[in-house]
Amino acid sequence: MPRARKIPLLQTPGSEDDGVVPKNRVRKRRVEMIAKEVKTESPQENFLRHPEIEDFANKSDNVYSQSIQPPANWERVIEGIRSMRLSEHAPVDSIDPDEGVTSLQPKERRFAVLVGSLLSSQTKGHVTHEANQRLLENGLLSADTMDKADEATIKSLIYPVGFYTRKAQHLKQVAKICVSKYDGDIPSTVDDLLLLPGVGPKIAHLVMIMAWNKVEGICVDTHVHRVSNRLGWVSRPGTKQGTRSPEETRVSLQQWLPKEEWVSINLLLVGFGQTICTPLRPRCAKCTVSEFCPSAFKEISSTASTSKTRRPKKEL
DNA sequence: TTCCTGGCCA
DNA sequence: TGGCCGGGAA
Repeated sequence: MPRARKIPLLQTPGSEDDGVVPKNRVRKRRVEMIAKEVKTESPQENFLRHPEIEDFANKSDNVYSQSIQPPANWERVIEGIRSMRLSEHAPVDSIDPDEGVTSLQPKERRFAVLVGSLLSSQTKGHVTHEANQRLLENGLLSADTMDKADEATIKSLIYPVGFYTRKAQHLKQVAKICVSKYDGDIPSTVDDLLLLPGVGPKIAHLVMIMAWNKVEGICVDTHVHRVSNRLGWVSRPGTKQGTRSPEETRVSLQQWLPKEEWVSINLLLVGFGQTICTPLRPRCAKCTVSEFCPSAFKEISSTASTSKTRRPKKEL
């Protein structure tokens, strides 16, 4: 399906956005402003539907952290991956998390985004989506109704998403907190989101982008983590070793990757990781940027030699 | 067997 | 830091 619209991501006023926490007052006003905007059309909808297209309308606002020298050729690599992404469809591209949700009021829509993100961990996109639709059909996609709902009901509705038992508990707890502390809305900062049960760094940053249209950090999932390490883009502080956790990867990436790429890098690498730079047997022969990849052709376990899959060493 | 757009707990 | 939650797909 053709995708051509430009993405009007909300611009960041001034230069408050250099990684430092903005003043509360500024943030609050931004939130109110965004809340009004999403009623008609939410920018992150477009971001999700058009990952390959320029994310930030106002480039002059972009801040380059540059506390660390960027890896050589990173721009050519991103360009190459972008081309590969356009020519090959990835599962992540068919996910439309806003389907059926856009009709909701902003507050409910944000809560729905949070729920969807919570459900998504270790779960295929379409499974997450279907679970979310069932919650919607049963009127549970609001903090108020979710809070009142029976935990067993929630559990049965979200099955078979990964870890559905725990997620059902988390959803109830999250709903209660949203009702009691946020008037049915969701927290509007990463720090506050992290206080919610079941919400870790990956989900917190994803929700900030999708629900609040605010970029406080890169959303690093297992794909971004793996691909970044294979490319040699990230390392443990003061060493040349790869990072050991997505959170380390996030911090390392943010030290050199220009902010204008912080949003798009996720879908770019997720789709790339799903189709070409796969966890098991990456298709290096199909990859057009393998010449820039220190790990290229080093993880190809000889096809069907024995049943023992030799754990590929990280060559970093 | 391993992984799926992770996070919690000991 | 590692075990655990979890059904389903490749």
